[in-house]
Amino acid sequence: MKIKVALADDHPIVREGLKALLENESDIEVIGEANNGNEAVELVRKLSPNIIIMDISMPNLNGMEATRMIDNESPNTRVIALSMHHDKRFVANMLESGARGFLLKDCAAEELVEAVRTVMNGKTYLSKGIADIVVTDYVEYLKKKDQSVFGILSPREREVMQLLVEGKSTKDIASQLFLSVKTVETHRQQIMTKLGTHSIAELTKLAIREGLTSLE
Amino acid sequence: MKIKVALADDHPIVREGLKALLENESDIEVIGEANNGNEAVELVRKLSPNIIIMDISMPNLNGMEATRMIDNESPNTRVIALSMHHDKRFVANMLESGARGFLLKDCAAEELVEAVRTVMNGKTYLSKGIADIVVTDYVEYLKKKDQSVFGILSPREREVMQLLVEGKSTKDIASQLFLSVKTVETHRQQIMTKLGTHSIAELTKLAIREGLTSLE
DNA sequence: GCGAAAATCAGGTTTTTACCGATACCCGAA
DNA sequence: TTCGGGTATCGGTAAAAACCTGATTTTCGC
Repeated sequence: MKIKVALADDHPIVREGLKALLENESDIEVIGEANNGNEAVELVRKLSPNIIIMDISMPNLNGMEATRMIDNESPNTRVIALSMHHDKRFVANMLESGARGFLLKDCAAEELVEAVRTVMNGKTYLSKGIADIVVTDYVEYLKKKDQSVFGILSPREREVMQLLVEGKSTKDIASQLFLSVKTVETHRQQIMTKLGTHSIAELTKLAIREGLTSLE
Repeated sequence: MKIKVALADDHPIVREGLKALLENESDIEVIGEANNGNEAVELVRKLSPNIIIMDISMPNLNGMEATRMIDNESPNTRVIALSMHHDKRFVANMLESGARGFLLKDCAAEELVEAVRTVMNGKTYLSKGIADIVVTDYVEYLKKKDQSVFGILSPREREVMQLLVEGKSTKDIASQLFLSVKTVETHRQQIMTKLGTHSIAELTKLAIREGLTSLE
């Protein structure tokens, strides 16, 4: 029985690369790919992979939220986070969201396979250089986590913020989330208040700093 | 005689993925890898590959500069640009720098191989969706010789844009520049039109990419 | 000097935002 | 169990901003 792996990354070529690397291994098969967080959640529901490798920053629904959802509703699928940055906030958030592994895109490719097998065995895999961060900083970080956007904002607010900083209008967001424009406005005001920002420009920069969105 | 290919990308795992994909092909071999622009130039000097696949954004020396240097000093090596963005400015810059191909990371993986063979044969390869941009926009674009926002926008527009992406409101900007709100509005519309953006969030990201503003 | 682009602003309309309030839900503490 | 707080949802209204059109003056290259 091969290990069933799914991939979630918004860059097809990255996915293909990962797929190529994984399928060199006789005990691993890639059974599905997702382009964004929403697709990832969908994919897991349908295919129940053993492992999903999840990029942190994706459009639509980011990796952290997707991980949270998957961890809640699909206990048989384990998430390995894939990140460009070794920023401790990412590590903390992904682990808190339920990720069982954390890989840096910087890392050697063999680590990928090792991570899949380790997590499959029920253990946690951390990329080289990540372990340090966790042991030294994680506990302390959790205490202050409420200073971070991710702690301050509610899930719904994070969702709205994600779309806001992707350039969507209030109306767009409302229809995408099946909400009234008013509700989205309220969320936005709440977000602005909580984060102390007063413009979309500031909000966007903050989101970029926090890794919530990319520069596209 | 195999096609000798070198890879330049600052993410080892991306390189490994590309390598895996390329080495599936019997007529292609990957003879070297570089982590940044400087290494890429060095690598080309030493190994004289037929093709180098070059990520646009790399630390140390970016892909455009590296391409320019390689194109100047190593006529036997041809550059294929690899970009996450299909922004026409990137395309224009890379082609002007001497790239013979332009690949989107978004694109299908087979395109990679196709691009290598095409460029090896002395032709130019453009990723799907890039060709359109080039034929429709490039000529007109070159006339304006505006390689960046700094060229496209008038001085006053740049000034307004700067303040916009710093989070200032239209009214703030008007009073700071001793202008009517109406004037500022006009400038902003002009900016949006010229840059093809439709939201402050997009504008902000663009400004960050162009170095017009910092993340604070 | 001519013409094009830049810079400035107005009027009128439509859209969006800000600010206020309201309801309902859930959850944890008293 | 009640109560409060946070969350999520939406409405009304007045103000602000955006949008469209058009117009004037200045500037500047050819």
